[in-house]
Parts: sequence; C-alpha cells; structure tokens
Amino acid sequence: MPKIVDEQMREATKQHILRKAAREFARLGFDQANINVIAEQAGIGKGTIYLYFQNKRDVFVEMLRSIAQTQLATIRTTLATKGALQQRLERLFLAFARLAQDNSDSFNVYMSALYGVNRAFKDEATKLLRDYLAVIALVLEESQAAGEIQPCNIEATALLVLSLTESYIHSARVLGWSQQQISRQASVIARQMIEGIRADHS
Amino acid sequence: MPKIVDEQMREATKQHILRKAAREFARLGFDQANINVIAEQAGIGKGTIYLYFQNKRDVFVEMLRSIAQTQLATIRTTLATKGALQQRLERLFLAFARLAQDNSDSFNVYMSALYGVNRAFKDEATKLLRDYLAVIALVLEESQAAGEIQPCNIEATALLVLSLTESYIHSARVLGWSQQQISRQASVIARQMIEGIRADHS
Amino acid sequence: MPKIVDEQMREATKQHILRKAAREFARLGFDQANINVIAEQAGIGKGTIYLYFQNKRDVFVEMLRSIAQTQLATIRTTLATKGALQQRLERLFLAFARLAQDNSDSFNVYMSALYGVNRAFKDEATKLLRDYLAVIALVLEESQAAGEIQPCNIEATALLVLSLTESYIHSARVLGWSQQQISRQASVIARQMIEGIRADHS
Amino acid sequence: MPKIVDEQMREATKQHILRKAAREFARLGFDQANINVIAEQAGIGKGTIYLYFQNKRDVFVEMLRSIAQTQLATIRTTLATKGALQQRLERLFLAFARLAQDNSDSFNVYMSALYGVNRAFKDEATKLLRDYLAVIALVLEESQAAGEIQPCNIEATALLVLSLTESYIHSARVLGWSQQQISRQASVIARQMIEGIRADHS
DNA sequence: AATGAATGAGGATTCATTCAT
DNA sequence: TATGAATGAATCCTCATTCAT
Repeated sequence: MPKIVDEQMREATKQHILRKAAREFARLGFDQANINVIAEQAGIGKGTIYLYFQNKRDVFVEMLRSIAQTQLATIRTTLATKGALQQRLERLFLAFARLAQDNSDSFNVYMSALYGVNRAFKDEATKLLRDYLAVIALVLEESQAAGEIQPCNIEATALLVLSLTESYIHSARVLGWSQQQISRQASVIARQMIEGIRADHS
Repeated sequence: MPKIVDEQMREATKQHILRKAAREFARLGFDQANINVIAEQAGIGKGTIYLYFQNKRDVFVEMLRSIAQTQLATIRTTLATKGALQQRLERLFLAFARLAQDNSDSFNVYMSALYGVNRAFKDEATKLLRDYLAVIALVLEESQAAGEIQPCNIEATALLVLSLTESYIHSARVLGWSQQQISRQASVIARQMIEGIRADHS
Repeated sequence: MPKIVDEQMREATKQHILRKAAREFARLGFDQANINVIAEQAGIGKGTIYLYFQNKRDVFVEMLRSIAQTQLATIRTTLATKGALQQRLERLFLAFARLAQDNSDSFNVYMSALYGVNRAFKDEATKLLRDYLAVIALVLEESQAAGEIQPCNIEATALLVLSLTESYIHSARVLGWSQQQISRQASVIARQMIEGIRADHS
Repeated sequence: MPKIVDEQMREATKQHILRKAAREFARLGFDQANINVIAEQAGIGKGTIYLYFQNKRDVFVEMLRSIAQTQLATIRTTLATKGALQQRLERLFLAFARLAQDNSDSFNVYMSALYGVNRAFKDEATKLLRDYLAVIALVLEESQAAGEIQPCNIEATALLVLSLTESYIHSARVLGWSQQQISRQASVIARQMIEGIRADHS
C-alpha cells in the first residue's frame, strides 16, 4: 500500500512549499509576494501549489501555523528543563534570539503578522499569541507555586515577558546588532524581568 | 506676496492628504490601501495627489515621518518635565498608551512599518526607531548624571524601555484589553524597568 | 458646459465597444470571447472597458439589451404601417430576414442567448422574448378587433408567429440558403401562419 | 474471445460517460462544463475519459451524435406508422414535446448546439439538422405521392415543419408552460401546418 | 486498462500613474 | 493648479491534458 508513503510524500512537498513561501513572504510581505515565484522556487508547476493549498491566503495561514508549531516546540523544550525562573527566562530569551537568527524568515513573518495591519491574518496571529502566552504562563505558575515569585496577574506578566523578549530582539536586529551583542543581554533582561515581577507586589 | 500663503495652503493640503492616507494605510496596510480612495476621501482629484507626492510609496513615507514627528513631539513634551526616573517612565508609558488610543491609526501604521517586512520602509522605520531611542537615551543620561542609576549601556537600556513600552501596549490591545486596564499597569511596568536597570549592575 | 458633450461622447464610446463586443460574442460565444481582444478591436486599452462596464457579463447583457432595442425598433416600425394581417406578417418575416442578414452578429448572439444553456443570461433573454411577443400580440389583437381572425389565445399565437419566423430564418441560414431564397418564402410562411391561426377555430 | 465482451464493455462505458456528460453540458454549456466533474460523476478517473475520447470537444460531439441517434430513432418510430398527414405531424409534435420533457438535457443541449454560436459544433449541428429534415421530407413525399398535398418545395416545407415544432416547444418551455399546455396545442399546430402547406399552392 | 498528480497556458480584473484639458 | 479619463502591467487561479505508475 503506497498510501502511507504517498501521504508522507504529500506532507513533505507541502512543507517544502511552505519553506519557500516563508522566504518570499518574509522578503516581500503577503501582497507583494508572488505565488508563481513561490511555485517556481519550490521547483513545481504554477498549478501544483493549488493541489496543496486552496489559495494564496491559505498558503500564508498554513505557513503561519507551521511556523508557530515549530517555534512553540522549541520554546516548550527550552522551558521544559526545570531550574530557577531567572535561568528559564534567560533560556527563553536565548531561544528566541536563536530562532530570530536561524529561522529569520519565520521570525520576521510571524512578527509582521502580529504587528501588521492586515485584518485577514489578525485572528490567526492572535491565536498564536495566545499559545505563546500559555506556555509562558505555565512557567510563571510553577514559579509561583515554588514560592519564587509572589502571586500576581499571570496573564499580564506573561504578556510582559513575551513582549519584552520578542520586541527587544526584533528591534536590536533592526538596529543591526550582532547575534552576540543580543545574546549578551540575556541575563540582564532576565534579571530585569524577575525584579520587575517581584516589584509588582513589593 | 501670495507665495507664503500658497506655501501654507500647499502644506495644509498635504497634511490633509496625509491624515486621510493614515486612515487607509492603518485600515488596510500599504498594499491593500487604494491611492484613488485616499484622494477621494481627501476630497481631491486622483491626479492631484501626484502634485504633492511623487508616488504611493512617497505618500506612505511622508505619512510615516509626519506621524513620527507628532509622536516624538508628544514624547518629548512628556519627558521634558523633570522628575524621578520612575515618574518619567510612567509618563512615557501613559503617553504611548494614550497615543495608541487617540491616534490608533498612527500607532498601528507605525508599528506595522517597524515590524512589517516591506523592505521599502525598513530604512525609514529604522530612522524613526533611532529618533525615539535618542529621546529616551537623553532621559537615561540625565538620570545617570543625577546618580539615580548606575552607569550602563545607555543604548541597550533605551531599547529595552522602548520595546517594552510599545510592544506591551500593542499586545495588550491585540488581546482586547481596555485603555483603563492598560494604564493601570503603568507604574508596575515603570518600577520594573527601574529595577531591571538597577539590577543591571548590582 | 461640456457635460452634455461628454455624456454623448461616453455613450458613443459605449456603443462602439458594444458593436465590437457583438462581433466577438457572435463569433465565439460568451466564454470563448476574450475581453482583451474586444478592447483591442475597439481601439481602447484593456482597462478602459471597465470604465464603461462592470465586468464581462455586464458587457454581454448590455449588448443583448442594445440589440433587442434596435431589433424591436425595427420590428415596431415594420408593423406600424397598417394593412392586412398577411402583409404585416410578411413584412415581419422580411424584417427578420433582413436583420439576420445585415446585423448577423446581433441576430446570432440573440438567438444563442435565447436557445443557449447559459443560465446567467436566461433571465435576460426571456425578458427580451416577452418584449417581442408583446409587439406581435398587439398586431394580432388589432387583427382580431378588425374581424380578420377569430378570437384565440393571443399569447400562444404570438409565440407561434415569432418562433416560426425566427427559427425558420435561422435554420435556413444554417443550411446555407441565400437571402433571396429565404425572402421568397415570406409570403408562403405568412399565408401559412394566417391559415393556421384561422384553422385554430374553424 | 473476450474481444466482443470487451468491445461491449467499452461501448457501455462510453455511453455511460456520454449520459453524465449530457447532464453537465445541458446544465452549464460546453465551456462552463468541467470535464473532471464529468469524469467524477461517471465514477471514473480523470485520465480515463481520454481513453474513450480524444478531448473535451470530442466528448461533446459524440454526445451530440448519440443524442441525435436516439432522437432520430424516436422520431422515425413515431412517423413509421402510416396515417393522415395531420395525424403524423401531430405525433411528431407530441414526440418532440415528450423528448423535451423526458430528455430535457438532450433537448437543451441539441438546441443550444444548433442555435449557439460555437463554430466548432456548427458543422456537426448542421449535419443533425439535415438528418431531421430528411426524415420529415420522407413523410411529406409520401403524403405528396398519396395526393394529400400538392407538389411543393419539399425541403423548404420540411424546414418549416421542423422549425415550427422545435422552436414552438422550446419557447413555450422558456415561458414556463406546462407539458399539458404544450401538448394541447398539438392538433392546432398540425392543422395549421397542413393548411399552410396546402395554401402554398392554392 | 486505469489512474490522478502534475502541468502551464490563458484571461478577467485591479490600480498606480500619466497627460490632455 | 487641478482634474479624471485612459492606460496596461501585473497576477491569481482554473482546468484541459499528459504521463509515470
């Protein structure tokens, strides 16, 4: 039965298209990106892309989800190892910094979807935002249970952690900072976040 | 000499167009926004817009500059009044929150330009980012001179302050928080930033 | 005020486009006809056509109406002159034969809309059919009032007259008959129709 | 030898495809009909259709021939029974009315091919038209031989009979008349035709 | 023989920009 | 200076057809 192989093949092709799509979308944005160019770069025919996706928008949304899945997996793994909150937040920052470096296409396209004005993707981007927050909230709750930090508004704090991490890294990259320069800030940022969280109820 | 009057008239029309443009760009993004619709909403002919701007891109860039000018003026005024660093950062946060509320078009369009992927505006957005950072750096330097905080990497700290402020407000709005809920976080965020900055070298 | 002139100019251009459109639609049918080719043949830019019509379908429908208007005017004029029913029906037949000859594009496109399967135009074509029937019904009623023919189902009879006239001429043309051959049948057909109508109640 | 069985199988599949094709072509017309949908409805693979037909056009043309064959068989049977011309023409009318009702797909698709503008099918449709005329001409000749009607232009008369019958039924259906209403006209139409034919040379 | 994944030609439509008035 | 009619480049998507399996 070639069914399973076919299914795997199909999934592989889909991922291949999504990778090429991410490049183009990251380079040009949704509107300027050309679906025909994406097909060409994926080494497939113009029409073939429509065997895997309903339309251009669908390619973008699925790419967004795929990116989120990958990034979330990385983040979850990063935060899985127990340790002091300071260490975990530091690892979180470093993980994002690495994602921004290694998967810069994904990182850029995710940021632009989140901060962009295209209403068509706002909902999807908001969903992803919530997923990220949930992961961070979990860490904060564990920390709270361990008595490391005082009770506080978990959601607001998680938002603070994520916003700071992402936008700091993004802005630093816009300003042309090197990966090293950015990574060097990890412990400072993490410590600051901890102090800030503690200050919340001191 | 009617020259000055004409010049004023011309400038007024330009600003009028930019305001309408901001609405459309904020609503739909650069690509989806329709220059003809902007002209219509500004109450002028389709061709007239090209007497004031070279092309669509130019409208967007000038709008970006205009927004930045207004916002920077607000920020500068906010930070002009002396006071403890904590108070000044709090005022900064509240000023941004108010901008995001009152001039949401401008705020959104600025954020999308900064975080968006359209290379055509990256340079311009980066310039604006630097201007913002300069204003904040000034405050930090004063604070440092006053012995309020220890010597530290001013640029990195300014980036931290700006990133945290902007992205926190943006994300909170995406999640549907009310203006009140956001404002209530001002002192917490400000205190946190101070603690963080101090922690930098403790 | 150039308003009226402009309006006339606009109407003239519209009619010009419709004439070229009729040629293409008559030659290839709605689907095969290429809107860009129509524009080219009308000597205008591709986009210009959309300043006069909403879309391709709209061009077709307006063309259909324009054709019907012209044809109905001809038919009405033809039937306006009083005379024996036999003469009037003969003139009707000859008028259609002439239309089919002189405006063969219009005639073909009208027939194909009426007998074709494209649901999108069925309603429009049916409306036109009713208009034609009304004109013929009027003649029959006058004839009835004059005692020339017995009371009968006017609508059914009108349908019979129109169907026979149109489809006879169409089929004859399909078979390659000359205009002369067709015209020669006029009196026979007309006489037959009269006899038929009379036979209805004898 | 499985050859004959295979041949029968092949023919059966072909007819099956043609039936499904007729449905789609009647519903949507040649251009709008989707060959893949036809394959799907026939329960065969997309590629399989090309083992039975050269291309889409070929499917349509063969369908047209198949329809004509069926309809001609019906017409021939109808007219085979001897009887007065009036009766035979009445039966012809009723036969067409029944075909239009029971095989409306076929009837519509035949009418649209005949009256449509698609040149690609004009030749084929014309051939069918000639076949129909031949059948009717035969009846007229017999009638003439029997002295029922005077010598006349057989071809022109046959065309008259066919045109009137077909277009009357089609138009009546377009106007929404019921099958019963239409059938009720049979004798009137037949009598009218006879009167007309006789009037031809009186 | 049968399949359906892959292909790419083709076309309607939008919209930034120009230019004659 | 102001206009808006005209333009045509640019692009998403459909679907008839092919061909490797």
